[in-house]
Amino acid sequence: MNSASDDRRGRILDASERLFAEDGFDATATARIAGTARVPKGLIFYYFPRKIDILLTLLEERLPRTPLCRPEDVVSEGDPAGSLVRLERRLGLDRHESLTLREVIFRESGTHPEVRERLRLLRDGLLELTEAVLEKSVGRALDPKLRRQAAQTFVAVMLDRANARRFGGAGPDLEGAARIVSLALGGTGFA
Amino acid sequence: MNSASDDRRGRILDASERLFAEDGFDATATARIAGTARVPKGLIFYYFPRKIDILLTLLEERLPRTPLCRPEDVVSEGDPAGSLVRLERRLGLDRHESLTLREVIFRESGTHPEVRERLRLLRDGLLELTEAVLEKSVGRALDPKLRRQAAQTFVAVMLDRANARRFGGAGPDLEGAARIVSLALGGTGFA
Amino acid sequence: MNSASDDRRGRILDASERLFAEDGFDATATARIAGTARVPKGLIFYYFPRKIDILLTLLEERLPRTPLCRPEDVVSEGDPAGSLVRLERRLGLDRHESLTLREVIFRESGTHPEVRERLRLLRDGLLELTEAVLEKSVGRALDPKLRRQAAQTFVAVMLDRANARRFGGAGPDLEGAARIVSLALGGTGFA
Amino acid sequence: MNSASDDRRGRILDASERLFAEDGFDATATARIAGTARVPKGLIFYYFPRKIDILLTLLEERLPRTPLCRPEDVVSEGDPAGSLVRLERRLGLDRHESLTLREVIFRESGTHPEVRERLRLLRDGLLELTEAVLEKSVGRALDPKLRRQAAQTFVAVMLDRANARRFGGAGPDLEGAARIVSLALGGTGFA
DNA sequence: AATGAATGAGAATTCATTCAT
DNA sequence: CATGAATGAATTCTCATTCAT
Repeated sequence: MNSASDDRRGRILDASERLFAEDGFDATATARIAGTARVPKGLIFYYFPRKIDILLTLLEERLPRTPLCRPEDVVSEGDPAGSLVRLERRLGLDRHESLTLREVIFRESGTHPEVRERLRLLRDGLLELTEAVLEKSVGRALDPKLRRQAAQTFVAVMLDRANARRFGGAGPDLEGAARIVSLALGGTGFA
Repeated sequence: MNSASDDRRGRILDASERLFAEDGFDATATARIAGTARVPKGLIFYYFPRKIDILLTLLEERLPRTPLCRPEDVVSEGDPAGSLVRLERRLGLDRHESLTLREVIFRESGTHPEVRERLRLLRDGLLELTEAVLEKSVGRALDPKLRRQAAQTFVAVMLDRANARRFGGAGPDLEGAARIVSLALGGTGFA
Repeated sequence: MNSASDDRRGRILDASERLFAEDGFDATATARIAGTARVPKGLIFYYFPRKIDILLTLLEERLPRTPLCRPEDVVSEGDPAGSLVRLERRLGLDRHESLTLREVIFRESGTHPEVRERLRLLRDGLLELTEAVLEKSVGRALDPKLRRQAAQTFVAVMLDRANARRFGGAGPDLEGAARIVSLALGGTGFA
Repeated sequence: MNSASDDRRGRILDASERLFAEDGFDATATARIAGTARVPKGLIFYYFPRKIDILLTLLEERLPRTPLCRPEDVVSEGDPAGSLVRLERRLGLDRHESLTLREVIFRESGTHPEVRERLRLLRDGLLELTEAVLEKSVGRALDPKLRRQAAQTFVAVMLDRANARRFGGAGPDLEGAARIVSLALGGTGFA
């Protein structure tokens, strides 16, 4: 592994990730990325011909395509509410990069189609994962339609929380939403 | 009121609202606003000394501070699920401007603190309204904590939907979420 | 007439014309045009949104669309050779700008389609003019096909001369070509 | 002769020749030459320290210094017009490289003095060759001055044609010019 | 001898904002 | 009040050339 070049390319991605999340893609000048990464301006365009390629590379290389965790990592049978909360914790807290990248995705998806597509994939992955967690944690077969509705509701809450946190806002209460979903499936809130 | 100048000031705001929603605040050049509003470029800065003032004025003058609708407009007693669905319909569809401005708010709140504050106010207003709708439509006193959790969940779904629609994505199923919330409160889904 | 602004727009065109002719379109930086014209860089793009628009404007406004001279200005009946020589003199020497612009046209027509089209028009105009000069100076009706071939030959010589002069080269002898064409039409060279 | 390295050096020249002719010298990035030639970028500058050296090498090694064809290859006695047409055909069509390089010469001669000199040599060579073809095909001694004027005229037509073809333009009619020149020398057009 | 990562001096272009009239 | 010409700092991106290995 060429540590020198990897180092520099990696530093560019690190700096971009942080600056994009802090200030947004458009508001981050490539010169500032170069400064933050301590590389010459030209090197940015050696690795990433267009500025947008930095963003796309971040999404490609640093946003896990596979589910961020497996259902069995968070499921506790008979406790859907607790399982959902653990799911969100696992998704959001373990991986700093997924948080900041999600930030970027939210912000830029209106502008760049490729980013938009990525957000759709993220949502779909979360939905599938949440459905699995619900099925396993409830401990009995759920009506597929109800299960999907419950999962969509919780995914919306998770995404809205991510969105809200960007602004320093409180966002919805996670435990509360988990309780609501759990109750809707006939559960009793937290086990 | 000088109708001629008001007309032009209004046209600037109209054009800005549309362009900000379509392309984002940063990506909208003041020259383009002037062109769209059919006013000379200099006039923009006569009315709005800085570009950001256009946005702030939009939020100040065009985003309703009072709840967008009253609970009694949508509540059907004994049918919380239906009431919630009607609430969302009323909020989103009746007022085109609130939709596009909400769009702007979402996009710019990461960048501009004043806008961020506005989003918090919007969320709070929605939360309060939703709580009232739940209370009235369920037809009996709810545990305040549960009521708040249910309202937060549904508000998250509404905001996530607004967010998702920006990208052409499907977003969560509204009826499904209403059903989930309703079930959690001991209801039976739609009446 | 706003002399201040006309002055500056005109100065930009003056400087561009000279620099394009001297160094070529691509090799002339807009900053250098600005410096030569003593206007700020930004003003260039106020008047000409894209660099190529400067060139197109030059062709549009400064290259005469109408024939550069009328046949009767140069024709001496019974002396086709002398008439052709006078034609070339009139076309090339009277107007400095047509010379430098022709220079630009030659150089850029390989790269820019709009310029290419302009060159075609120039050639067509020259051809028509030369045919008229031949017809009138010979003093009798010419076979149309022969007349056209003679005109094409002489136009080629004129254009090749313009081309050759760019490089400091001698280019073809004008009087010689006029004599050849004259002889071909049954004349006797110079009257 | 190291065939491996010659191969790569040759591929660089091949690629450059094609790209220079297509897009011009300035518009051809060395990286693109390397890509087209399938050699590493650094190798270009190993063989040709400066970019201009590629062009100069092309002119040095690939543009035939000796006349491109011998008079006897195209002369048909008593048919100067036909001989001239065959001359142009032979010059232009037989050797693809001479065509593309001539293209390059035309385009770059305004900018690079060394290239300019080359064009002068080309013109001189063509002139001499054309004079010889005229002398031999007419079948009798020509007045040297007239012969030179006729040759200059036809060379101008050939070069103007090459120039015009670059732009997709028609350029002068070759047969017509050959006929004009032939008639001027007392011939009867095509035999 | 061969290479590809690295560099930095510009290139065109954008645009909020100012200001003389 | 109103305007559009004017401004210049900032932006993305290009590319010939260098050089350590």
